Amino acid sequence: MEEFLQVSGALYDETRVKLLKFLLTHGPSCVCELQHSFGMIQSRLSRHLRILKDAGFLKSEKRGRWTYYGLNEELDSWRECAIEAIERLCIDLPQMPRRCKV
Amino acid sequence: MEEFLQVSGALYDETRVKLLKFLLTHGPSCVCELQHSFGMIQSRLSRHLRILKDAGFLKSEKRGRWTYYGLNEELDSWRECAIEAIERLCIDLPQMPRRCKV
DNA sequence: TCAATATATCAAGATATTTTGATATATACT
DNA sequence: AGTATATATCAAAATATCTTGATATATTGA
Repeated sequence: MEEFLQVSGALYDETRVKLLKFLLTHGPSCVCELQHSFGMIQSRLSRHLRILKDAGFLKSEKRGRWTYYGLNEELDSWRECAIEAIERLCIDLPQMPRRCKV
Repeated sequence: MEEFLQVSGALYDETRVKLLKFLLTHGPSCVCELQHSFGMIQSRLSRHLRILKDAGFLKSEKRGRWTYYGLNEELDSWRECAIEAIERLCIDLPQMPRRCKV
């Protein structure tokens, strides 16, 4: 039950659904790319990414000073269905990710 | 997007997940049966049933002074997956529904 | 018609979640 | 070492949701 609610809760936020859609569309991105694309302050973004990761939707990889977040490939059927439903949503995504300062 | 969030939100509550599981297991029930089974005050129950109905999971039918709530048969794949995930959950359900006063 | 039961809805208080701003840590470049 | 960038986390304010108790409406039977 706890896990089910964690998954539902992760999906019950427009920002997080948009983040999933973005990562689904553009592939793994580092936090600062997302920050620029979404025009969102860093702490807010970081928090939402953690919630999505904790709920099993994302995995993260640290490379140098960047952390890349991308869709977790191994999703169970409930999470997989959610992702498919998000794929079907027609929503405006922010522009393509911009580069961070070197 | 709005609809997606409505579905996610409906699923993001332990009481509502238990209600879905109960109705899934025992079939359609009237509000006062659920009220007795769950030992929940009526206004609270009524509210959760409305949220589940508005999100498309339940349908209701009024018969005399009773309103019966039951699983909506026509679910899209996203809602259907959610129901299947709830079917898989191992949770303690309240006892069988009791009769209401005639 | 009156009383009792079933249900829905509202307002207010209790809880939970989100956002923001501040701070902390790590990496990389000079 | 010193500075700047990238990221995470915390506390407090802002916002949303849930619970409760009160009230309203409808149905049934005396």
